Amino acid sequence: MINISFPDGAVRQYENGVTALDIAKSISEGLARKVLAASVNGDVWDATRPINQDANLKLLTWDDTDGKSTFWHSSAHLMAEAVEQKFPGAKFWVGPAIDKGFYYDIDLGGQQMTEDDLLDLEKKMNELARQNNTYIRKDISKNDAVKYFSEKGDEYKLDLLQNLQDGNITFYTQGGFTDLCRGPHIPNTGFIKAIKLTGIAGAYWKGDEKNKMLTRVYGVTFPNQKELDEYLLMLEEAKKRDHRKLGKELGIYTMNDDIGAGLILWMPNGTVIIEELEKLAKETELAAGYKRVVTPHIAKENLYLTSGHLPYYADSMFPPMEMDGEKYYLKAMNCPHHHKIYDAEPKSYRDLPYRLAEYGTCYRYEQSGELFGLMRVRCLHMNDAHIYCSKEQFAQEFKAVNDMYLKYFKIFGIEKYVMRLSLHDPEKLGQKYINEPELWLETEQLVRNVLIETGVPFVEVKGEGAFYGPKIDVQIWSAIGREFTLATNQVDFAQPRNFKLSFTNQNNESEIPLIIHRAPLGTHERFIGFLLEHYAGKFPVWLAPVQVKILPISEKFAPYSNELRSKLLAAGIRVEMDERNEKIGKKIREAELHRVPYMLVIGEKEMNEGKLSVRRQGKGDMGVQTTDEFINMVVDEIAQRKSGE
RNA sequence: GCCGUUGUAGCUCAGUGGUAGAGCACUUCCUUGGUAAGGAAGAGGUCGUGAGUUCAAUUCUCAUCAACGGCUCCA
Repeated sequence: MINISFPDGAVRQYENGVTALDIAKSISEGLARKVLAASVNGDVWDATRPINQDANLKLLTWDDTDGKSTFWHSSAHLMAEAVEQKFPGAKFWVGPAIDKGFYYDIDLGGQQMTEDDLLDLEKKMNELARQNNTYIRKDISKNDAVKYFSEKGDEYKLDLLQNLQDGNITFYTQGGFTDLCRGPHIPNTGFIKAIKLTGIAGAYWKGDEKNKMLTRVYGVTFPNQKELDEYLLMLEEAKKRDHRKLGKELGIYTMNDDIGAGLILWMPNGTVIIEELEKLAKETELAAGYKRVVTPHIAKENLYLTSGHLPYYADSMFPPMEMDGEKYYLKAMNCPHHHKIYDAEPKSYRDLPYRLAEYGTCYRYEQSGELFGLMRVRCLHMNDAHIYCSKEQFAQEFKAVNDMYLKYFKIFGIEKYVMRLSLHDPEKLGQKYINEPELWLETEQLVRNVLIETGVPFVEVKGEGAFYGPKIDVQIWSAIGREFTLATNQVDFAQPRNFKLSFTNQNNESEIPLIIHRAPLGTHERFIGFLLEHYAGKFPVWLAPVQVKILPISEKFAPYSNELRSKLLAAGIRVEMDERNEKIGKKIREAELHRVPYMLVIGEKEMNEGKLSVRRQGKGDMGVQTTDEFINMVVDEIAQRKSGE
């Protein structure tokens, strides 16, 4: 007999070799029908795998993350079985569970799979699932495994086997499909009730663009149809919040083939938002001791040789223009220009921290396949600033920048983000990162300390640093789930040396400053793209392109409405009037769809009483106010940058 | 850049080897209407661009550009 301990602390005795599924059955049949896998002493196991010693056991169901990923991983095997039937000779690389679903990377050996095949594959998967085939685990020696895949001619699994230890290798078989796999898997395919293959894409083998491109099929499955339907509905809803859709509907921005890919044309409504953001940034930076500068969009080659951009990031820059035998580049970053401003006059320790801010325009040659609405573009406007400070001042300055982030996030109600400490990858020193191993470690520790002091939760990720130093990135997710860096706060120990920047310290010695690059509001492009999705187009009043729309019931009230408009304009409110010969219901509908925060319905009653009827977007009729009451309310809401909720 | 899909009116989309349609938007007229679509008429497209096949191409082929879903990349 062995002792099984449950999460609630209970300990029960079972026969040696009992399975998690047996245990579930001993508790209740209902539970047994839900068990997908089990956590045994912290490892996730098949629910059907015998337990031969005392163990802490947690039964895993659909409600557990590990239960879900087991379910999805097993679904990937089911899909592979269907693919193998439809595309004989297909070879399989890896098929993991992902955040929402699973994929499998497949070499179809010259056969072509199109989106039309997905329905077919789904049908096959459903048939196979209904056969209730069990997932059978089998230990196998490395020799036998190699033999099996050699005969199959599957170089991908052979490649995987190379890195596996003999005695540690398992095969899983369900129905007619056998795969090299460490598991675990759900008991049988019958658990998979609802299947949707969501996409087909190319994916480089081992993620390396020099390798062959495999076919990746994405899918998601559920234990019942209802959850699949809900998931699909959620995707539909997310698409409605997509900034590309809202940006068009609300007249925020447009793009044009004659201008170029990734080059944004900001329309009047979008420009209003830009200007409000800049106003906020300028106020905030002025108060925090920043000085504003303006620099050109281009510079000569030598500048970027000095900065290190050309050696490390030439691929991401537009190719140079030749003028009078000189090469000029569009700037990909503002920093080198700012360094030259720093260096234009000698600096003493009394000048530090020296903070230069600019909403700088940068051009980056992003690969065509990477462009994405406002989130990834080739011309961007950065909320940029560079802080030149001494080593002693660094921690305080870096923390002040972090505090500025948090202040902004509060204004915008940004709560769903992850702070990421982005470090260098020692293996890529000299290629992707400047070759200063000790400086890297030293500054990374400085940044880590600041984060710990601030008390903001963060994750550390190797290989995400800038080429000149470590950084803190704020990661957010777009409506359709893609991850982006919204804001960034970086340390730079390379460029001060490259540019021979210096200041005279208290001892009359020349010292090299540290530089902090920071962009708490990221770029206009990405930030406004984010805000569109964050607010689902319903901007708070201070950001709304049109803050108030006057809706006269009929033409008879145009003169009074015009008077009103003048008063609101004089109060600095962005107001428009819908003078069309339409019914009030239609005017309201359109103002609602354009997410205008306040609608003023003006008719006989309002004109006679000298008042106005207020309607709040999304909330409906708010009743009658005097003009002064309304103006004061709106002006106050704007001044305080209220979130509107 | 790579794999795949798509490109028809301002928007959303239908359609065809014999030079195109719907709804909404737009314009005009009627209506002057009280909190999410009043009615009628009209205007609007060389079917992304270029080349090829054909008597004939928006439709078939190729190239190119762009967008979309991924991969790679992301200072």
